[in-house]
Amino acid sequence: MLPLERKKRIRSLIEKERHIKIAELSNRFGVSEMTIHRDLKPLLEEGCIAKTFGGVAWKQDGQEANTKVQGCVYCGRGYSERLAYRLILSNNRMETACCAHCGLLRHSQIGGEVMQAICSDFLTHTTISAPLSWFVMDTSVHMGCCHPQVLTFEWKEYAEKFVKGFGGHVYSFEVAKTVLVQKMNGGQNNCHSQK
Amino acid sequence: MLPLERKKRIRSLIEKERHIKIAELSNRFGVSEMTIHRDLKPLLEEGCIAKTFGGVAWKQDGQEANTKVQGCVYCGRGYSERLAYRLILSNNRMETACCAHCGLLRHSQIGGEVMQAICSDFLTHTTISAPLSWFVMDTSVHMGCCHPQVLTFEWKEYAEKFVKGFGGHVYSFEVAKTVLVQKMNGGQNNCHSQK
DNA sequence: TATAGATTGTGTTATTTTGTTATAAGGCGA
DNA sequence: TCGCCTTATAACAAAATAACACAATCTATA
Repeated sequence: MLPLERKKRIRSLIEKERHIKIAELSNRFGVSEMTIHRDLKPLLEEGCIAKTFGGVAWKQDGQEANTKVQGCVYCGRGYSERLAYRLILSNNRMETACCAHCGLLRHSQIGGEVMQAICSDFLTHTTISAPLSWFVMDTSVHMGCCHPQVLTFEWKEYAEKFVKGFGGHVYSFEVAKTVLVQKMNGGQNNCHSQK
Repeated sequence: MLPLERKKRIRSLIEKERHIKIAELSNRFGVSEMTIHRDLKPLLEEGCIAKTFGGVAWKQDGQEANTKVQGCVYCGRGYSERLAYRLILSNNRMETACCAHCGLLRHSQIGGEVMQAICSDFLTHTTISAPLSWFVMDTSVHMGCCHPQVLTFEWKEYAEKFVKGFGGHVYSFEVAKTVLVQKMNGGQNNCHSQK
């Protein structure tokens, strides 16, 4: 078996069994324990498993998120839960973008791999499905994340009411993606807090 | 079984059974009592269990005390950081209200003792001084906290823009307190999610 | 074929875990 | 309160495991 294949299988085995001994992995794959330790090293650094004495344990996503606050998958910036845009991919991995701006761009980039996309209603913070959300751009409220700014709303009616007060335009998911890409190509290539 | 896995199981076992003998745990997991004692040590320090002579007992309140999110000082309900209204008193104690509704009422109640009052801008979540904030009531957006609902804004301009879209009225701090008390006395005495 | 790089196994040392023994302390009946 | 039994704690030794260094093996490429 190729090393890479072994590593993949080890990963899925841990994910499935939750806890497993190094010795058992060594037996199962017919390699020395030292090799198993070496195979586990990248997984450990990635943060999806934890070593215990004598074995490994799968780290739940919740824990992972707690211990490791990674940056936005698109711009690398830190993010808050409030504006975050999450992409659940076909390989069961999750990517987090700092805001809908980066989320929509990333979504456009890797569209085929995305199984689910979720974001948060700007007013109520309810979790919503991105493709069903409404997106507001060019508004006068600035959250200081990325530019051009994109705010997300659960209901079209509320997005429109928001625009009535604070200006801007309301877009559906597909249109928002197109418009955003156009805006980004229209000379404003920088992401963060640019006017 | 891996040590970590055993520790987890011991924890959930105690939580489930409420109290259990050390000897039984020793039997159940096939390790010496000394090992069980060692496994219990971190749980003990964490405060979620209590040792009795010969056994352990689950401490309900102990754990709650550690992780405890206290309720609103006025209505007792749990609160989110987003809507919370905090009162710093002259004796250096801090009180937290679940939202501006309860915060303003509490503020009116113990006015003299309050040194500082802080809340959060509804749009940006910036922390702001309550007496300098602008308060929106009777709007069509409902956050599901207390009724009559009060939203807080850093800038009057933004509060007005919000009202333009979502309806309602903008009040300064002093006026908001008065209006709220009037509304509460006008027959709508209940606090939570009442229409 | 020769060579560089990657992968793997082995032996050694350091660390962690566990059980045993000895000692201290708590519970309980007389 | 005293004495007896049970349980808790501490110290030590043994076993299991991790980490490291180095050598051997394998793979790809010129």
